[in-house]
Amino acid sequence: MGCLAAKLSNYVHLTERDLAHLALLEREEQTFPRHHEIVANGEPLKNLYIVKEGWAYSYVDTRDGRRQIVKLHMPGDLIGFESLPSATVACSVRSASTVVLCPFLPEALQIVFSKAERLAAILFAMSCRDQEIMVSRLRAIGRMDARERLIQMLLDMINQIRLTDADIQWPLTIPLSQTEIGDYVGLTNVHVSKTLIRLEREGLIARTDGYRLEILNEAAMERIVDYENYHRALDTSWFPKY
Amino acid sequence: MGCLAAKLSNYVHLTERDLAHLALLEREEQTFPRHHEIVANGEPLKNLYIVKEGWAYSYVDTRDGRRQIVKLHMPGDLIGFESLPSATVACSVRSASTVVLCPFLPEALQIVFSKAERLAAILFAMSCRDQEIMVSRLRAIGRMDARERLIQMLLDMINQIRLTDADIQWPLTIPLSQTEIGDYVGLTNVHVSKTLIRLEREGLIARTDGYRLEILNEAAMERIVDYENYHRALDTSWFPKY
DNA sequence: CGATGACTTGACAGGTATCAAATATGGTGG
DNA sequence: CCACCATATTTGATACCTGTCAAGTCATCG
Repeated sequence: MGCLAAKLSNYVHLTERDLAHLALLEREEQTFPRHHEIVANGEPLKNLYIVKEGWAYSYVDTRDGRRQIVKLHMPGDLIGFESLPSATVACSVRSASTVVLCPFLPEALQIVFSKAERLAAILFAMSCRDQEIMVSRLRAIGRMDARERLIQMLLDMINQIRLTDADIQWPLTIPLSQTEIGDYVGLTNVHVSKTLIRLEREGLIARTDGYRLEILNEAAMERIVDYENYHRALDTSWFPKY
Repeated sequence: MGCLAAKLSNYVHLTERDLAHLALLEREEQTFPRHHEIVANGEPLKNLYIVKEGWAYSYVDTRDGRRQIVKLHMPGDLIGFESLPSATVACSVRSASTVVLCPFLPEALQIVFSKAERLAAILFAMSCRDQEIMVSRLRAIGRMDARERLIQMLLDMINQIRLTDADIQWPLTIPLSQTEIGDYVGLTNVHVSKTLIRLEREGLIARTDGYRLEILNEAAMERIVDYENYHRALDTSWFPKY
């Protein structure tokens, strides 16, 4: 079973026919080294991707060199939907660690939508969930201070990890520099450093040798930002039946 | 033809059968007065809506009373997709002016996805475009200062209007208070006031009697924020054919 | 072991929030 | 149609948060 099929079968049962259709669409998986520019903003959209292993992220730049990271991509995540409406890459994609991606063609969607309605419904639902997550990010960046933004980010990150890795081994190694964390939450690397130290002093998190991190008081952190976890199963009640 | 059918037929040709399916799903249109709470965050998702007339917006609150407006809704816009994955309302909806909304049931999607693939593809594409727009909002709120954020918002607003009203009559009446504008771009009403005055002094905009506004130098404003207009036609090349 | 990049620390500047008061606007009832 | 009230906007003083800059520390890697 290919990557895409494996991902979608988490949500609904796939028939033989579904699988056959999907098999036609997937292309050879690709491995990229750490900090590699996988897709660049503005070029024509050639591939969509599913993450098989490792972390990547989508980001956009401003003309004067500032950068905003939009989404983190972890195993099972789909990359590039926001580029479909204009057929042009809307977000650049970069690997945070070594990543393995499975590319598939946008034309794949034509077959999915005409031949495999349940799969189409899943894709739609996933796109809607991405919106839901972006709403909570907008709330964080627009209306929270540095400490709250970082707490929100950490909670989101571990819940995104839990989607494929139900019980996390602490401490966790996070393949993001503080500059990248800052680009994600809209802060400078300097302020990220100071704020993480503050969270550590508050006893909310602990850090060991560089990148390894542990969430010490998840419940308290959830209370501080009034956290809602959107990284969970999809409601499938409105999906078409076979 | 109902609201939903009219909206979707802007993108692809609808067959008789498509129209018949859609007709079953739509419910009686509803009118709401200005500043009316149409849907409240957290309740079970009962209806999705299409805007027929007027403006509304979706927003979320933080526990301590701060508010973030997520999207503006204008005629033709769909409301509530981000609530589908959890079957719970993710964003509250409030009218900015008197609005007329056409509600339809989430279960409508079941029929759309199983019987009308092209319509499903449009909905998916629209959801992806919403993501694209949210990306640019994230960029604005995360990485731009007050002046740039307001410029970006004004440009987005007029391009969203142009979707249904190709040549705008200046000056334009905008049914949003400065507090609401601030909630949209992540600033206080006070700072919005000061920044709008600054834009006026710079000759980028003009304001007359209260809410009426005119964009004086759109090209310059686009250059300042490196603007990209995502409020335009959808790429339909990957849509299923009949 | 030196070089490189990431993180930390501190001083300072600048932008935005907060608070309060004054002014303008729009709606309502008499 | 006017007077009044509630609401929105403007203005100014001040405080706070975050950015900027620069230097220093630390870890990693060749």
